[in-house]
Amino acid sequence: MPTIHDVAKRAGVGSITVSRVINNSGYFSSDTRDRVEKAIVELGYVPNTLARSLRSKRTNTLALLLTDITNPFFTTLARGVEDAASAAGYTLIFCNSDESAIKESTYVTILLQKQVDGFLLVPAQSKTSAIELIRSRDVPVVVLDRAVPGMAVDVVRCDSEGGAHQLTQLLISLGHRCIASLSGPEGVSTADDRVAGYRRALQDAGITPDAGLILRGELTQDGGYQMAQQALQLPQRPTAILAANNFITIGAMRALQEAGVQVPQDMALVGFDDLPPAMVTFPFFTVALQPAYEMGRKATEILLQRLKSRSINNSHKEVIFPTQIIVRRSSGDSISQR
Amino acid sequence: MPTIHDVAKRAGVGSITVSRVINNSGYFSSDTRDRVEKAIVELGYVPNTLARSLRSKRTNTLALLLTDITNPFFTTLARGVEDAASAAGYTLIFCNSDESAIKESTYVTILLQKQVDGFLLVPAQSKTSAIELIRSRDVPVVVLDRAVPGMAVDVVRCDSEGGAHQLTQLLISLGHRCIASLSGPEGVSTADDRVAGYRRALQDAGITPDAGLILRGELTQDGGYQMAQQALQLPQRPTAILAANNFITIGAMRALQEAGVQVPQDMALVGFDDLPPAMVTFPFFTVALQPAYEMGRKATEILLQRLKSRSINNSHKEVIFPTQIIVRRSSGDSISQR
DNA sequence: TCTCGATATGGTACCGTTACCATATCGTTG
DNA sequence: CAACGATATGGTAACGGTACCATATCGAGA
Repeated sequence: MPTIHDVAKRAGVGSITVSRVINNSGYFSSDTRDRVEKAIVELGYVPNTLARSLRSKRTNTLALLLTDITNPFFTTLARGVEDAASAAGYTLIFCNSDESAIKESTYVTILLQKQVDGFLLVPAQSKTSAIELIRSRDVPVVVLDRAVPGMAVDVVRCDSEGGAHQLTQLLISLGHRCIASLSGPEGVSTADDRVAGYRRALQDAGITPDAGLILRGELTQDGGYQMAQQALQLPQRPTAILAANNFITIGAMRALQEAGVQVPQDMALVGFDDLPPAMVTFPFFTVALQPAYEMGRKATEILLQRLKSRSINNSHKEVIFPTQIIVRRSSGDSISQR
Repeated sequence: MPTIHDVAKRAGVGSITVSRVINNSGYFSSDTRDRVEKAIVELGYVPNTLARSLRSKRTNTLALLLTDITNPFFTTLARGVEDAASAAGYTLIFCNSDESAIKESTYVTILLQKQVDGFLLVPAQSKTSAIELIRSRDVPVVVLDRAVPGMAVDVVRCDSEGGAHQLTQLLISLGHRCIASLSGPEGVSTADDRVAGYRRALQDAGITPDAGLILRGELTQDGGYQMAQQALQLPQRPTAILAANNFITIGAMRALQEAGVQVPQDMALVGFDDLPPAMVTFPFFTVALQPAYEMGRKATEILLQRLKSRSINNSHKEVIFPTQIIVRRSSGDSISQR
């Protein structure tokens, strides 16, 4: 493996000059550039990033830590991050915490050891310990998708409360009065906010929210399946379901199909986030869409901004995107006609 | 950011001793260990991987270069790689070449700069230039999923020819005589092999393969959609379709649905690889299943073996897994009854 | 008692690159 | 013509670890 010194020797210049040519920094003559570039090609020289980063204290690498890498919402978000990062010359490392705070801390430690320049983090269980760990090493971090109450940190997320409010309002306007809310774990801000928006919409309409209609579980297909089964066994069966994410929607759909409950005739079903095009040949679900790609881009821009100005300590941004309600078939028609 | 020297000073030992404790190598007393570990915790010390790797010339990192990270076949394969790699204490870096030889070379260069210890590679377009680039730097590489003819390299792949042969045989046994083959780009070994298996099955049955029934396109949903539309416009419309991968199957399905062609009543449809559980609530497609997870594991084991023995030059393995035919509804019943 | 291997620890140099500082030439400007 | 900034290049010392070698003690076996 040739080093920069081998290149320098072959080109008849100092190592530092080779470094300048490679990084296109400082001064060098065009004649020198040619000789250096020739030597690089002849030797098949590839710079050693490790040494470069060790010396310059910059790895040009960002870390993206997600809670569920199989969920298309997060992969779309990841594409937004990736595009913004690579456009700025940064490499991205993905990791999947699987909604486990322990895995999350483990990854944060590994990534700190790798000296990543910055973090984009969807906090597992909305815990703050990982963020504090990162902060203690003065590494910039932007939190994605979820709020972290009482912490001065940049956050890019969506208006979950508002989205749930609108979806619930829609169901109410269609005549539904008994609506189940299938949400994620308590403590996860998106799950909490979606329940809150649901509650507010009911209260606005003068309906007292029945605690039994509010179910909490995992943000997975299995979670949705189980919660929907529970909902079907309630003394008063709901006429509509609000699912807190796409996987819960799918799981609920499966449970309903197995129980012979038709959507939307027997049960309206609305949720958050689409499934990717490859999985949905025929769009069916009424959803509150979150601009995942844009969220990823925006968060990365903020992080890169922090990196450039090295201003970690001062004021922090919270960017909240609105959700977009897409009405499709699964919400059904007005049930007052029944 | 405290360094190993800060830890050493605080613990009252030499840096080298701290290194020994951290890596649990060489000799040190239990008393020393305690003092060092205490100092590490007090300072919040995190070792710098860059410096470690620069000196030791090992990064404990493997690279996995795929052609389509959105395809569940490859993500399942990636999980197999990830599990095997992390069990052996290696970190994994994923990259997506998007079936572009240029992106592939770009990533290989970046990954070489990052000094990865080894490569797992699905060659884009089955090109060999990237493999040669890796080889020229004496970095071990295992090729996945696709054959690279005339190159002495470890390969882990599936018996595509055999799988296609069996699927075609199945269709023939159901009475089909006019079968379309929708495959991937020419030059991609899996796509070529699947056409070859299809051809052989027809010849075995005494059917002369009609060149017009053999369509080639992208290994994507769009590719499948377009090829299926072409197939429907052939002078003699086929009664069955063999799709070369899962995305082609989905795309073809969409084209058939739009054209009002019922599967399996009007058209049998079989393919390769499942969609992931989250997308397939009701399994429908008859497929040749490739053991993606096992393939990833096996390839990683071979790579780790090479890393341990540092024997790159000598004999190379080619591991070929069989496909498993899963008969479901999309292949339909025997059409001789019609 | 002497030797030797196991145990325990440290010093020094080096991995490959770049930050920082130094040096030198040359054209321009007052 | 002196002074100065732009251009061009190099030397040296890090960055934070570990490889390699050296040293020292101690108990066991010859």
